[in-house]
Amino acid sequence: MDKDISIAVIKRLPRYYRYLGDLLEHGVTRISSNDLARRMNLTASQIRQDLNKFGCFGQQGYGYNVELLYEEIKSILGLERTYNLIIIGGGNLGQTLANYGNFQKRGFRFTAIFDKNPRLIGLNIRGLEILDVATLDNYLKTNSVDIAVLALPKTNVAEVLPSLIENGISGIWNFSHVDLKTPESITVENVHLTDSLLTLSYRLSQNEKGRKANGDTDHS
Amino acid sequence: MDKDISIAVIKRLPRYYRYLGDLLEHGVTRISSNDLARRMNLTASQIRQDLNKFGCFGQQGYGYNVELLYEEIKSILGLERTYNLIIIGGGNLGQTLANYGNFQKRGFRFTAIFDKNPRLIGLNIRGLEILDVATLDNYLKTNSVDIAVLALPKTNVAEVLPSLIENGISGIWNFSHVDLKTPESITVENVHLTDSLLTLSYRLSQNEKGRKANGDTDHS
DNA sequence: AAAAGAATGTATAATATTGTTACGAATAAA
DNA sequence: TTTATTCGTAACAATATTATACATTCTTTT
Repeated sequence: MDKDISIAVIKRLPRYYRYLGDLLEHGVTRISSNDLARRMNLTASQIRQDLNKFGCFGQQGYGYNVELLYEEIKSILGLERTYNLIIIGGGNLGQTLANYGNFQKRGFRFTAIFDKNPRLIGLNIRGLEILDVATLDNYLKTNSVDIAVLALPKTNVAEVLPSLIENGISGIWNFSHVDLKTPESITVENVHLTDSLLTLSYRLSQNEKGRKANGDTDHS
Repeated sequence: MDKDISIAVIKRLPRYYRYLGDLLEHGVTRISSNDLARRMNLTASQIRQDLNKFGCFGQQGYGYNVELLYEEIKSILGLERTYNLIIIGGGNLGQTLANYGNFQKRGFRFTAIFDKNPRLIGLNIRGLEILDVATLDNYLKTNSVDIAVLALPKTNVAEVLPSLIENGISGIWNFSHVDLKTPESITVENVHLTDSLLTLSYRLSQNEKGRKANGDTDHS
């Protein structure tokens, strides 16, 4: 049984994966936790602890074999299989995601796009025709879909969510600005762009305040 | 001097803001921490503690005035001013962001888009002409820009980052799949879509494993 | 083949964060 | 005026995260 891994560790995994991929591309074959820590701006011990949660991938006196570690993390991340994704919402965002090659490269295959806007239905995006969302339920019943990407206005989410739940979708990549109520069996990953932007503006205004305070008063 | 607020609290702020906005739209004028907690799936005491970090916005025996609290959080998030943003990278993602009305509505004004691709330069996106990135430096020197949105391939980031730093940009909303090296004075907010998707696939494959384990062996 | 050096794995300690409980004080409502 | 409500806040408990330290194991060198 896997000990439960904390979210913080999980969130670092893609970053490890990215750095190892870069190293691999540059022909680096081995790396120590120390060296990697310096590059990633982490501590060596944290890296060792993180990786050790999943297994003993290194070797004392040697370090980590870059390719091996890369493959291990790939496996941990569940990237040794492919996933079928559908995009719900054929607007700008949905089209952008469908067009983005990097996802496909890693095994995430977009198999359909849905919208309810007659002006979008029929449009061809990277070889994918935008389908009428009215056919979504039927599509789910007759095709194997792993992940649904919600790229539609929040007001329309309620129209499609029941169908996704009933048809046993595994994961939802949610770009809509709502909190989804889903059964536990469904894994939801939220990307709330607005929240991200507000976080940025919060931090900006904090900096602003800090600078002002420093300018106004002289704490010496 | 502000006590330093933990990231977890900050990340919850936009969510409070969203819920309060919804309440406001529905004509709710007052709300208790208890009620809000039920809606947001938090505990009442956590809400009270979170909000109390920024001030005493509630009233004993009454609860919180929705509009007042909404305005307070708006102010905390730094949304009482407007921000000028430029988008660097006029591809799909850049165009999508420029087209997304919700940002503008909250005071984030896109003032320019840059790209180096001659086929994109000159294109008109929502009234914004895509400009040659060669003119970026000059643009920064002659216009007031608060936030740069990086929506370009990671291999091209190095070409524009120095100019942004030199010209004293305040914030970067980074959609490029790299870790930026910037001076402390610049606030960086990362949106790594690939990382988000990999996190999802990790969790999916964990579920998968769990289900298999439950099916294969009978721990009774 | 042995000794020295390097670097992991992991236990333990320290810190930070998050959540809970509790209750006085202020307010609203009856 | 009395009772019920609900916040603000302190104190505590539980988690989670990060840092420290070192024995162990492997590599490298001589």
